[in-house]
Amino acid sequence: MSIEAEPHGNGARRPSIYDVADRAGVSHMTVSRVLNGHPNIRASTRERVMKAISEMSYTRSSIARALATNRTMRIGAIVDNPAQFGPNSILRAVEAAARESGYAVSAFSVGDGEERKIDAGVMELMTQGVDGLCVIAPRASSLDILRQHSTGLPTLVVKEEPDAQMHTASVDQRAGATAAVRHLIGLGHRSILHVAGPPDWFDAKARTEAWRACLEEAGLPITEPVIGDWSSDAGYQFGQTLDIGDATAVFVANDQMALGLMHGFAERGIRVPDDVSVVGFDDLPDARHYLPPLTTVRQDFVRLGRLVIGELLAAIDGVETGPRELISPELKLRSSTAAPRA
Amino acid sequence: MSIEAEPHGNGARRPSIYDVADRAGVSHMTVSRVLNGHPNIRASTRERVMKAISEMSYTRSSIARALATNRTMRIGAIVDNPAQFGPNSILRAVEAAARESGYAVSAFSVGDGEERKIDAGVMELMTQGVDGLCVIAPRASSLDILRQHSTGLPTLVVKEEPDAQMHTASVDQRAGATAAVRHLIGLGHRSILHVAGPPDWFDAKARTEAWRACLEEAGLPITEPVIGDWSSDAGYQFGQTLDIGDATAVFVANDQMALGLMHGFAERGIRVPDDVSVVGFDDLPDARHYLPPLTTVRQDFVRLGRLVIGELLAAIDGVETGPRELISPELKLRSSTAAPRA
DNA sequence: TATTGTGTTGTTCACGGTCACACGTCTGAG
DNA sequence: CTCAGACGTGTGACCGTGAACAACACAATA
Repeated sequence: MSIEAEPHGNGARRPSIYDVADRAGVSHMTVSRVLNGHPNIRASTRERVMKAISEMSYTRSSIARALATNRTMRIGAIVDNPAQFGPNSILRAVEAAARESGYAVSAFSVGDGEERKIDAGVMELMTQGVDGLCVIAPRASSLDILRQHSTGLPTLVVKEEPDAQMHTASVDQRAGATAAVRHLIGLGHRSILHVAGPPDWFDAKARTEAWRACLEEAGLPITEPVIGDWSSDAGYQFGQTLDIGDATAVFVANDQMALGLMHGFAERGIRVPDDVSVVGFDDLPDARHYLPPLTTVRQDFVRLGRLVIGELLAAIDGVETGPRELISPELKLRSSTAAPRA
Repeated sequence: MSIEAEPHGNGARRPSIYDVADRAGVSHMTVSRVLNGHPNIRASTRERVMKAISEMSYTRSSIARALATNRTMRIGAIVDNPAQFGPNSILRAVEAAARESGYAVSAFSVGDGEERKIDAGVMELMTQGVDGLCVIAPRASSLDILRQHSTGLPTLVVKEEPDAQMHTASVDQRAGATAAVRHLIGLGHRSILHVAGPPDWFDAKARTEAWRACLEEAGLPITEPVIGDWSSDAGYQFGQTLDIGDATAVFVANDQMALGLMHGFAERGIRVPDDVSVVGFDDLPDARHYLPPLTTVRQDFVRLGRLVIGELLAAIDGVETGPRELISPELKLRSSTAAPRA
């Protein structure tokens, strides 16, 4: 079953530029020029061609176009863990921004612990002939694998620190984590634990480092963070077992782990925020309805997507861009944080 | 910046099949035959060609291939609301299943209230020359727009009911909703409310109808369901305002709304499951850590993805498939449901 | 009037594969 | 010994587009 074509019958293939040319009584080149908005076309000719195009509901083949121009107008995205909110949101934003610029996106998903598949991803995207490569939410190990490849393609990685070999763009993770921890300090907390993401992930590392820096700056004690895998399951386990000591607050590397943590706390009778304040990171759409609603850090993925595409297309076209820009996240205050009890 | 190529220098373009042929001292056709696993090639020749291929790290251009064969090995996916867990999960599964079969996926995202963009999506995917079309998580209105188009492409829609014009595949929504409601009835609940999804969505409609049918079958009273937009915000609002009456249970059309509902209930002092039992739908990875952990219906998206691709590729190749198969969901029992108080 | 542009259109070829067909070599059967 | 058929390989056309160049008409200029 398929939605049947009316304009150009059934078994008939899509009309080509030559079919349009015949119908309009011109050469295929004239049609091509009309399609590409070439200036020197007589108005009457252009009109005839346009008429033929719409009558035959012709669309030009981006395949043939890509072959002729050596440009596919497609960028490849390698996405780590696209089931997660962050990576998925970035991918969507990148896709939207790319479309605005006339580019399509081919996504290649890599699951947890499948770093090796990055090889396959790069190969496939190259075979597809993408014009550029965008790597979303990577870990150091993924990037190492990527570096071993020689693609010759303009490549952008979504990470905070500049890189010698590739372009980068990112939300300012450190600023976000700093805002979160300073908020806790400002409330009067003096012992602030940290549930970290896998240190192999750039974002996790940045958040952890910022947490540490804030505590140092404030002269507060630093306890070794526990390390989770971003999942609410991991957070739950910590919530059940974590030795709180005299701590009155926890900065968690993402919302999902914060949710699990609060679940574990609840089972132990630890109340949030009465006994312990909790801050997350990501601002999942659901975070405001957790019990209690979660204080967290929101990232503007739409802007990030635009930034990524802007940089990448500039690289593809060999254009210089302005100074590097990091996108500022925003702290969302909700009721999972409060001043510690006296 | 880009990852630099070592094998074939810098400004040099990718090697073509002719370059490989020269290096191996054969004609381009022989190389093509080796690539395609043609049987009648002398072993020694094949080896020479393979050597040349790996030395030049040649990959064949799927662009040129598509032009010559009139097959892109790419299927287009139009995804409604890909930020949501369900649609996103299906897309990922479809992508993975497609890759297993040698196909790539081009996704076109349509946001909430952007049904009109489906036009643009179909056009773009057709221009890209996809071999088939897959529509994920659609609403009736989206489908109407789609029907007006005449693509001539094999098309599959992820929805439960068979369709005259298009192929379909789906999880058995009715079975899932039925399992959920029967579970509540089995616990002894006699008045079961329903928070529905937008009735324009096929899945929402099916869940609502199954809920109604179960109640009718059991001879229980049916209250008009309230209708949300899938978001936890909507659920929250219902939780704050919903007139419970003598109801002791709520069947919610998805987990996010269930989360919001429980949040609203909590603010009103309505306890789950003591005062009211709540069942969701989707089994988000986080649902087991909601407070209380949510009883919900899990869908096997990986299997769905395989089914979708299996059907779609069969349609592309003009092959008949076996009888229609719906994927059975699974009820996950957690602590948001309990017997009503006596 | 001859010349030089300038605007408009057409012709040819390249892009990197696949397909249909032709051709030579070798083997085995009549 | 000859000829058919299988095997292995090469030649040329074609897919739909764009780039480079040619060609032609007509206006402006020397």
